[in-house]
Amino acid sequence: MVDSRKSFKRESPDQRQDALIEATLSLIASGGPEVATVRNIAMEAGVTPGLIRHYFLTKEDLIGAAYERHMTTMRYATYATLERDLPSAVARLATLVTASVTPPVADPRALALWAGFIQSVQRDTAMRAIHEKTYFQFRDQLQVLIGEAFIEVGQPKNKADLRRFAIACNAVLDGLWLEGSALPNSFKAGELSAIGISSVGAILGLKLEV
Amino acid sequence: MVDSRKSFKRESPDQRQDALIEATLSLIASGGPEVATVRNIAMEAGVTPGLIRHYFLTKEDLIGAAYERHMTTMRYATYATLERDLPSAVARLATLVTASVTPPVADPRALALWAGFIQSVQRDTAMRAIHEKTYFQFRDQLQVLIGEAFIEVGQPKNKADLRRFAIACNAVLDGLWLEGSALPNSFKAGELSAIGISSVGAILGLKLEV
DNA sequence: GCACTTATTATACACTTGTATAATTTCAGA
DNA sequence: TCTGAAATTATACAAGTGTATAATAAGTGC
Repeated sequence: MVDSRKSFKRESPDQRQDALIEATLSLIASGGPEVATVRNIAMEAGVTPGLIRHYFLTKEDLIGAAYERHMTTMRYATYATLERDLPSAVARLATLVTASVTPPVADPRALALWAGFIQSVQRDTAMRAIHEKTYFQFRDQLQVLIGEAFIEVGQPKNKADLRRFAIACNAVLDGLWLEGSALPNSFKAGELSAIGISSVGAILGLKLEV
Repeated sequence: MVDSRKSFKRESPDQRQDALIEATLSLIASGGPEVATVRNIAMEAGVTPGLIRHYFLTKEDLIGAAYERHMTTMRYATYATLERDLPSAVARLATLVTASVTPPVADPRALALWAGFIQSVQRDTAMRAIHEKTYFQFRDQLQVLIGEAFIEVGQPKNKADLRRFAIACNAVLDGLWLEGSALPNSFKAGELSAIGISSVGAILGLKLEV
């Protein structure tokens, strides 16, 4: 038999790392963490298993990198809707609420990914650090937005109040995101969005509806 | 060597099944799903691995049974605080909020368990059915309580309104539960409880604070 | 006290896991 | 065109996985 090695193309470290991370996310999303084996990830990325250890010291490292990537992507997707400058902070807040509870942010795949990762947050220190970092990034961004909205309507708040508001509104968004992602067919179109807007509005004492 | 078999005591099927489920939950809570192997579960339950297949057709079946048990326990733990009859529905609502965001309901172990299971909800039909069932049970109970509170203050609401309120309040509780469970050290004592009560109060337009 | 059911243990198996190491191939620079 | 570094493949390994099957012990009813 002709023993022919697999022919391959040298890629830049960045591209390869990227491909491995994407392959990991794809597998966890569709089959859960237990499907994301070293061999499956390599196959998904069109590469042989050994290469993973060349780019990541351990499999855990790859998983961590994938987690951070996912959370960053989520945050981006949520706040991307604010890019096009909206007339007011209040309007931006409403847009943010809608973005949080509708696709692509609220999505079974995103939830599956998130759940796949969150379970390792408890025991893995590195994963917990990533979790804290991304969670606070998100909440702080929300807090800034809330602060701007209050200033806009001439009711500036102190930092302690803003913290409480941000925690509360973040909880609403998290909860609705969760429910919309887990049971996407149990809510009418726009229902979660409307509930989110009126709830956040009630909590802040602001009128968010147009 | 004396080849001595392990001596054992015959237990009733119910007790054994129960022990296996509890062992499974205990392992998943402390070490995540990947630690809940057939052999570890058996050891935790003080039994040999083969016995698992005698009570559960497959390991997946055991996991599913454990999930249902966990969710039921959570719901019980949440509503147990309402047993001792409180003066008013409004007071019961406030108690429920506090119970949802404090131990033992809000707890890293509970979150780890929940996350471990939620990921299988996407692809496993049986798991999704269990999830939907427990979710709606919880939300319906909340909806009843909210309805009673409105009647109490002389502002009865129709069913559509109550549905929206229940979804919103449930989201607040879910979100705060999530955050309190994932990052238990990031909030001051009673902080989440206070935020939950004022948020739910704001959403419903009711004063829940004593 | 004996037979019978079945709960329980013991053993075996085929397969998958993550990782370590050595052999190769690619590609850039001289 | 040749050389050297490193990207990539190939192979090996020890440990762990779920499951199937046979042997044994425990308790129940007679």
